Order: sequence, then C-alpha cells, then structure tokens
Amino acid sequence: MHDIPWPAWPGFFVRVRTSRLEMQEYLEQQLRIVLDGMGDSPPAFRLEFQPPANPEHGDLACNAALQLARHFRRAPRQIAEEIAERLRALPIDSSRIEGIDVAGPGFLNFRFAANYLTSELRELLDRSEDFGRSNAGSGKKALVEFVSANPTGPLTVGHGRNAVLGDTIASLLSWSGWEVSREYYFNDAGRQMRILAASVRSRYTALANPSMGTKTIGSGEDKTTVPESFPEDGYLGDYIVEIARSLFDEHGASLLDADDDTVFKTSAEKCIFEGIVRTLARLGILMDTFFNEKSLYDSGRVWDVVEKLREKGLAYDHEGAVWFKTTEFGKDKDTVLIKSTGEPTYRLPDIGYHVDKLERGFDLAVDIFGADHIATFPDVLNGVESLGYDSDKIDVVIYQFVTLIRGNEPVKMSTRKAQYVTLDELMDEVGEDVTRFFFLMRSSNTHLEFDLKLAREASEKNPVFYLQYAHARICSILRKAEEVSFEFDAQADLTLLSHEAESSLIKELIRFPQTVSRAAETREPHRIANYLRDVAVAFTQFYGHCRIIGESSELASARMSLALATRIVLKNGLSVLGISAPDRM
RNA sequence: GCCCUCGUAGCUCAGGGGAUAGAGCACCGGUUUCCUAAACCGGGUGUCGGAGGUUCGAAUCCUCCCGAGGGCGCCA
Repeated sequence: MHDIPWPAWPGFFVRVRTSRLEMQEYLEQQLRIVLDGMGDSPPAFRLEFQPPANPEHGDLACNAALQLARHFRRAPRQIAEEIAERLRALPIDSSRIEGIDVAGPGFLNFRFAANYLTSELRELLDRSEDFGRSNAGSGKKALVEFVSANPTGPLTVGHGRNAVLGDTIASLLSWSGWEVSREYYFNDAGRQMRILAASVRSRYTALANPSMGTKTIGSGEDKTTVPESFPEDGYLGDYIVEIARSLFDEHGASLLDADDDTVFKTSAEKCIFEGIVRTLARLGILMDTFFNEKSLYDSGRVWDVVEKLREKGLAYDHEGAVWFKTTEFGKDKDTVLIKSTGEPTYRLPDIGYHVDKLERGFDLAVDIFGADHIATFPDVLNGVESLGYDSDKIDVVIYQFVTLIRGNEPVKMSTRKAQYVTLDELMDEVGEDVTRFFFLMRSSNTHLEFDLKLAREASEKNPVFYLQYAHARICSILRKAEEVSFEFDAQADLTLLSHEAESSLIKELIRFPQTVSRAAETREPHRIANYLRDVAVAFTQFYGHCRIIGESSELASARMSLALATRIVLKNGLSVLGISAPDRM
C-alpha cells in the first residue's frame, strides 16, 4: 500500500476519486492513531469494517469498541463515544467523511461525503462495459472443466445445472482478469460405450431384418419390448432408434455382417456429440477444448502415475489388482486403481488428467461435480498432491442434484432407461434465458427443485423477466429521449441526485465490482443473480419516484446518467450470467 | 455402521459472528391524463430443526441428537 497524502484543505479536491477501499484505509489510519492514544490494544486485535445493513446507519461501520470492551473493562458504548470524540478532534477530512455516529450496542458509523457516491458513479459511467472487471487474476490461467458427460445420450436437466454453473464460473473468473479455458472431458471407450454400440446395432438389425424376434424386458411399468438381440442394460432412448435408422438409410442392410460394433459406436458417438454441442451452443456455451480420456493412455501419463505412486509406496499389488493406499489419507479402505482384468478404474485416469491440467500450466483448475462425486475427488487430490503437484490449485464445486417434478411426482432420471427430460426440451418449454437463470439463482449447494409445470406457467413472472424488463425500460426511455430531441449533457452535475431513491440506487450500482469479485472468489454465481434483482428493485423505485424527461435540463441529464449507469450494470451483470439484455419486451 | 451436504415465513430460497433475520411466489386491497401495469404502493407471518457450549454478541462457530438427500464397488 502506498501512502496517499490526504489534502488538508477540504473542498479543493472535490474531483478526487475515492474508492470504498481507499476510504476504509483512510479510516483505518485515523482509527489507529486514536486507539494508540487510548492505550494498548490486545495483540490479536484487528480493525473490522462492514457496510451496515440499514442505510440509516451510514455507509461503513466499525465494531472496534465492541471488540475492545472486555480488554478495556469498559462499556462498549462508552468506548465508542470516546473514539468518536477523539476522531472528530483529529480532524477528519470532511471532503471524505461527513459524519461519525455511535449507535446500537457501540458501533461507530461513518457517513461518506456526497462526493464519494458521485465520484464512484462517474467512474462507473467512464468504465462502462468494463465496469465490474478487475485484475485479481491477471496474468494467471484458469481451466474450468464441466459437463464432461460421456457421449451416451442427450444432455438432461441434470447436466444443465452443471453446464450453466461451469460456464458462468468461467465467465466470472474471466471478469476477474483470469485467462480462462473451458474444457469438456470425456471417455469414449469402456463398458458404457460398448453397451451403447450394441444397443444401436440391435435396433439396426431389427430394421434391416424385420423378421427378427422380440423380447420383453423390465417389469411393471418399466416393461418394454425390444429386439431379440438387445443387450442387457441396453440404452432405450428414441435417439438410439434414430441413429440406427439413419445408418440403415445410408447403408441398407450391408452392415448386418459387420465384424464388430465399431461402425455403430462411431456413428452413435458422432451423432450424440453433435447433439450435445448443439444443445450447449443453444445455452450460449462454447467449449475451448474437448479432452479425450484416451489421450492419457496414448501419452503414457496413466502408467506414469501408477509407477510414481509405486515408488512412493502408495500403490501396491494385491489379488491381481493394483491398489491405491487411500488409508494413508484417512480413508477406511484402500482403493483399486487397476482391476485384475488389467482395466484401470476411472480414478486412475482422473489423477492423470488432473496432473495433466497442472502440467499444462494452469494456476487454477476448477471442476464442476455432482454431489455423487463428493466422496471420490479427495482421492484424486491426494493422488495429485503425492505426485508432487500443488493440489490447492484444484478447486471442486459440488452441486446438489436437480429434482425434477412433473405434476406432483418426482421423475426418476436414468439415461439408459430413457426416463429423463432433455435440456433441449426444457429450453423449448421455458426458453434459454429462464433455463440459465433458474440454474443460477440458487446456491449450487442446495437441492434444486424444478417443477416443469411451474416453470412453464411462471415464465411470465419469472425473476429473469423482471431484470430484463428493467433493462428494456431504460432503453425505452432512451428511445423516448430521442423522439423528443432530449439534450443530454454527459457531464451533468451528479450531486443533483439527492433523492433517496437516487442515492440508494447509486449505492446499489457501485456494489457491482465487489459483488463480481466475491462471486468469482467463492465460485458462487447466485450472488450475481440476487444482486441484479436488488439493482432492478432499486431502479424500479427510482423510476417510480423520479421522472427524467421533462425535468429541468440539468437534473434531467443527471438522472439520465443514472439510468445509463443502471443499464450498464444490468447489461454487464446479465452478460456475466449469459442471459440476454433485450432492448424492448 | 462410517463420511459429505442440507434443515430459515404457507411454498421456493437469500443471509454464514454483529444493530429490528430478508426476498420472490402465494393471499388481500389500492395505483395508468405520466419515459413500458411483464410495473408500483400498502397489508404479516418466523421456537432460524432440537439441546448444550464458545463469545461482549450465534441463524452464522464447536459438540451431540433428530429429520431429508447423497456417497461408502475390481461401476463412472
């Protein structure tokens, strides 16, 4: 922190811009001087500031007196009074701090000079589309890995939460200055893909050879008729039949004698992946890289991991399998890395994959996982760490599952059984913006109850429309201004914005940068959603109380500036969330 | 049995050491000669799951209990 020489002549530097942080630093300096004069503070004592919940309590509060009550063996209010008294005697720079009050149990409440708000607002307007961006992560690279569904079927509502969370966290990091890559990890080998291929082949065979018999599988309501050759645990979705049909259209019956399932696997994978990419694009999601698990075997990375773990005594042979000593890290059991069949479990490539991420030079690797992975990712972190990498660079965001409700019944989701609602169907019903917002408006940590019927019915009252409406309204004001040849003075005196609705809107708007930073640090996009609602509320109140067009020209221009500032914040905020900001609705 | 997450208004959820715990939905009433009524204004609810503990101060931190969901595979 460099020292800023504070002007001793209030009034001369009215144009000086003071950020909240500078304000806090300034107060901290002054408070230190005062407290030093009041005797020794306890060693662990640290000054804490917080914005009061109630605007009547000023702009910034300090709880020093409460913390020091025990140490000084005096009533907190009394201490606060003394601090306030001594602060006023300093003297405090009145171009920054307008008032110091003692309130409640002993809080020191500071009121900023009006100049503070207007200078912040001016900065907002100047920075415009960059307002909210920061450089916390500048010069650093982050990788956000998400979706990562294997190509066995269309994306479902459950994947939707993952996709939107990952994309938005990537966006938040990017707003915080990180150089961000979005990556999709997949495995197109293994058991599930074999079953997929066999399922397609069976459907194809039935088409090419209609005389083939059928069988009935499942029981009760799940009872279905499938071709005789249909594999056990085969995929029942309609898309399988469609893939089979397009193969039949293209090749006729010539594939009946195919030596293996390769052609079925390849075309199914291609078709399903195309669908996934299309669905993601619809949500506005564009991956930078697709990472095939296979490459970890091709490069030998996987075997390298096993070898190194053996060297460290953390991997050993037992009953034909290779085990990972997870008991070393406090687990009850060790874990199999390579089955006795020679096939690795998913944990091994996972460790290799994360090593690969760090080897690629990422300073941060964020994973978006469903709650079912909550117990397994520590193995990966421990593996990475014991290979000599810094696992602190890996950050896992866990989201709770989406409970889909149709009518009053929770729908059981299973890709294989074809009991699911696809992400595309969801977007068809409620739209892309609502879909994104719905997944983002709640903490990823809580279960998301998604009632399809309600989502459809509520679409008109959905909170996302409220935000967009506020934005559209501002655009409408601008159109009106154009119509009446409104003369806008971009340098209007912003201190004219003294109405309560105006200052609370300004206070709301200038919180945007810290809200974005905080959301990025905690990987919590819902903070933005909640914040934007507060902005929209504050704007709508301003709109209700203060007219723009028709007021005296200077006030009208000042208010127009405020409306423009609101539009900037709404637009930037919605853009962080990947939601459109329509000009009219 | 062990581990993880959650339990806040009728419902869905914010808040995660500080002042009187907040929104939206739902419910009732009012508002349009006025820049979009997809809006605004007014009306009221809480043993913050329970019990202890730490603290000047707990919805928030710790312990235990109860309840919901998830995980504990040579499945991913």
